[in-house]
Amino acid sequence: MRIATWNVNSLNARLPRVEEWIDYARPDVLCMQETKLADAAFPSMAFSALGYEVASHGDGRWNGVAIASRVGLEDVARGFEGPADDQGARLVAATCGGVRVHSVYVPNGREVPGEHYDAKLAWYDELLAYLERTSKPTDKVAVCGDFNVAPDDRDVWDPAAMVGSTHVTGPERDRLRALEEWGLVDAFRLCYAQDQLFSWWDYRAGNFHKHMGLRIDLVMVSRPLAEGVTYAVIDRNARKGKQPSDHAPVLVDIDI
DNA sequence: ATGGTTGCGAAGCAA
Repeated sequence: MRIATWNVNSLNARLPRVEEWIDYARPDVLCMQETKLADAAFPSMAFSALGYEVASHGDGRWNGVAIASRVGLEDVARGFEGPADDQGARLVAATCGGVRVHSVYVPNGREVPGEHYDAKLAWYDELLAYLERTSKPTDKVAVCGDFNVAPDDRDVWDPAAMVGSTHVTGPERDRLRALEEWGLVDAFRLCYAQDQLFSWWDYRAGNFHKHMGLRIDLVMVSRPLAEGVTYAVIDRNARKGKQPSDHAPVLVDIDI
């Protein structure tokens, strides 16, 4: 199974790039974030034309997540049905080809300290509680998306410049580790150990061309899937050219 | 140097 995740930063603005990317990457499952579309406005026909079923969870202007699958799409669940849903439409789950897939858009956190930062940590806690009650680590589980945390300093363009900033603080990284302790594995790190491999670059100040980025888009998989990971890549080409998202898609191949 | 750019939506906010 080829599973991918991409923060598209508005599916309406990005649809031509997403269609182009699907056409050459041919993922079996594509998790998207920041669709910025209400479910009623989701371009389902565009995905249908490419052979994909879609499940979306969006309330319009901000946030919004979706899963596109060409290997089946069953038992769709939207949100936590809990307090963290107040932070927007940021979670959708579905069973695709025998894998319980989650597309997540973790809150940014903004300032440290701050109420949005605290809410981000609470969102992580609710994600862990959700996984604990809906899946088992011995199941085939994938949690894919924009985690808005760089797992360690290899994932940061200049760790010294970012000390104390959101995306790199201890409490945020502890939340990622708690997901790992539950049983998830950062699939990209099964394939690459080196630093300076990023998935997001600020639009501003030519950061992409200056290699000033972060790796915050992750495919986290349970051990039964981790054992089958054969390949991973961050497709930097999708960050180039006309009207790119500020994130690149992350793709993982898994023998199931 | 608290800069710079994009998306949404029509001014300012979020990222």
